[in-house]
Amino acid sequence: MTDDVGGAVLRGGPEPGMLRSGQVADAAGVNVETLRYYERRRLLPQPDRSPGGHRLYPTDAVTVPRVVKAAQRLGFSLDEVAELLAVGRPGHPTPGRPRGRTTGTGRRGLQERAATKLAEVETRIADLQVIASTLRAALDARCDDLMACAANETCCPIPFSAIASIPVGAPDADRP
Amino acid sequence: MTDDVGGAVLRGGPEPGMLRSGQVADAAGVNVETLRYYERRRLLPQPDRSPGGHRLYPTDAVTVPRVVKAAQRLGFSLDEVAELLAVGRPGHPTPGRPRGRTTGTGRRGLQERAATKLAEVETRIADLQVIASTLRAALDARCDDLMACAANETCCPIPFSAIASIPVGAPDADRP
DNA sequence: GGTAACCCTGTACCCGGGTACGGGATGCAA
DNA sequence: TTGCATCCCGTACCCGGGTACAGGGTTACC
Repeated sequence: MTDDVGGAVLRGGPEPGMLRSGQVADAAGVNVETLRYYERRRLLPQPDRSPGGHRLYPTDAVTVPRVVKAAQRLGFSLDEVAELLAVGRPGHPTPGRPRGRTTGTGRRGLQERAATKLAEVETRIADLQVIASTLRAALDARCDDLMACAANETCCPIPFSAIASIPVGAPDADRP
Repeated sequence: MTDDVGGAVLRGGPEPGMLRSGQVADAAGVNVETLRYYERRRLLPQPDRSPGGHRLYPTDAVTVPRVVKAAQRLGFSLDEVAELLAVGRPGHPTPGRPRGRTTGTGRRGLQERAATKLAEVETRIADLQVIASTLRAALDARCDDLMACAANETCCPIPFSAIASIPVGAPDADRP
């Protein structure tokens, strides 16, 4: 089992053309801890190490955390991003996180995943549009008391049944 | 200090016209544990108790968890819902949760809060529309490998800078 | 060679919105 | 009166995406 994901140990002076974790973190706009966290989740490959055990990254390593952040902003979870990155990598079929449940969506290409995500995003937009118009209706009705309003169903502008299928959650949910 | 939020203890037979927690939960479509959770967070007033300590709710108590769920779907957090409910209640100025930080938005009416939320929802819709068109661009470009794509910035359809301001998070984030 | 700045590891904690569980007490009907 | 369903309370745990901290070791620069 040459599970050769680990980085080599380099020896010599102040490694030219190599970056230390803080530099990568700064360049990518993330925390050093976050880099380690990504490494634990196999988003980032294990970098080489200095003789003293410090991580040393090639200069293009900054691309990974940047891509991760971009993909997150496009709506992908870190698990999904890990799969997206694995798609493009030669050997490893799946990153094989230590103890994770499978998400069920294995082995699909970037195209297919993007299409799926696009559909999810469009669904969410539609939901939010229903929410927005409901809020506008509540504003128009000059409703002042939620409970009083909800009590007499005949006049309440909140369409309880119409919004029943909308997932619970803030519109700008889990901003870090 | 007549901090009279606590429910009375009733005595007698199988209380007519009163509901037990399981019945309220079923009628509202939530878990019994969730009702207790809402009570802890002062979303639900403390109900009366049977001589043995079981909660007994008036029949209209089901409205509260239903309204809470509806408000959540409209994008309000439980803290915000607590404030919304407090607005309509006579005595208590704020629900005064035990050890919570203040959200900063104190003492505003339903109208104003709805308007704020509407603006948030509209912002989120706009963000998701940018995301959707980015995903469409990635599909159009028939991009197959995230890393390869991101590496040569000149052709990559992902507008890193354009999406940089979008909050990180799944489109359908924190569905329970 | 001094020393400040960085980096290492592991573990615990944060957020919101609940769920799950253990061990006992009640309610209600047959 | 017995049996079973329901309920009580407190506490711990779940999820995702990190952050914070303690207690050391290493590097870079002067």
